[in-house]
Amino acid sequence: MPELPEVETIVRDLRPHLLGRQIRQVVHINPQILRHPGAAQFGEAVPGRTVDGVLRRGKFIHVMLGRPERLVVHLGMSGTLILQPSEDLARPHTHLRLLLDSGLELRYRDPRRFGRVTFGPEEQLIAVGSLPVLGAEPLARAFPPCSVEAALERSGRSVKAVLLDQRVIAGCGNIYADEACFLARVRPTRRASQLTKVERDRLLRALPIVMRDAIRRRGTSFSDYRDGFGAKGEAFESLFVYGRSGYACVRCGSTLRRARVAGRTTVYCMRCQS
DNA sequence: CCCCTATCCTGAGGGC
DNA sequence: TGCCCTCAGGATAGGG
Repeated sequence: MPELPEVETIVRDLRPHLLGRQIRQVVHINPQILRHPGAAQFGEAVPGRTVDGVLRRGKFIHVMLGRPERLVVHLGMSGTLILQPSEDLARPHTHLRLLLDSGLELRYRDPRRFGRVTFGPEEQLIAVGSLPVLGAEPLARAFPPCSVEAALERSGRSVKAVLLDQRVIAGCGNIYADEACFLARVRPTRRASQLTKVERDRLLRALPIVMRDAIRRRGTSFSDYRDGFGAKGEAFESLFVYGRSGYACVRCGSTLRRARVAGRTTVYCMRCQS
């Protein structure tokens, strides 16, 4: 599933091809994936707009379309946002097709339809609940801010649950939560408030490390994820624990265990992660 | 506040 | 070969 590193890879791929480009036509839009309030205006407001920014916030992709409106995409589980020549046949489950003046089409495809697209000024989207208020950015220079440390100190939830909470940390999903816990040698089932300061620091230092490493490898593709051009990422082979239940721990060799934590499949090493 | 579960949804993979 | 079943999970809503 696309998490921060995958979404960041897509944004970096798309940005140079979208900046300064004009959207000529909304070729196709599936209303089911378009969240209000942007749904009604979308088809009329978007053609003729020029892209003047492409950015990531958590797992959301913001395509700025002249102030104040923007197109915001969340890829959910199986979403892809890909640039293709307009003459290429669109694959099934393509829910949005935007024709650019470069002759390329920006295509949003999502077989499982867990993803969403919305359109409007950011404040308005937040006000109506189409965009959630997100927590700290793991790639920011100032990470981790006091707010994240405080959230961990305060919370009686599991470490895993706090890492997955987008209101605390934006962009962390199941893969990188497990990877960060492994690197920090913290068991994901631990109560967040019971971590020592040393463990907490190690965990919060580990998160940007595993994420930057995954970005370097252009993201983790184990099923649906593709970059901005439709290619797979290479990070899956380098993961410590995710998807490796039953295999040997890369650090100590003991068999990695699988458990259900905070409603998610969680893989960790019994020996390394105390 | 916190947890769990159901919901949305399709494709992959195992069993037979 | 092919069918059926299960499972995967990000976000959210609702119940305990």
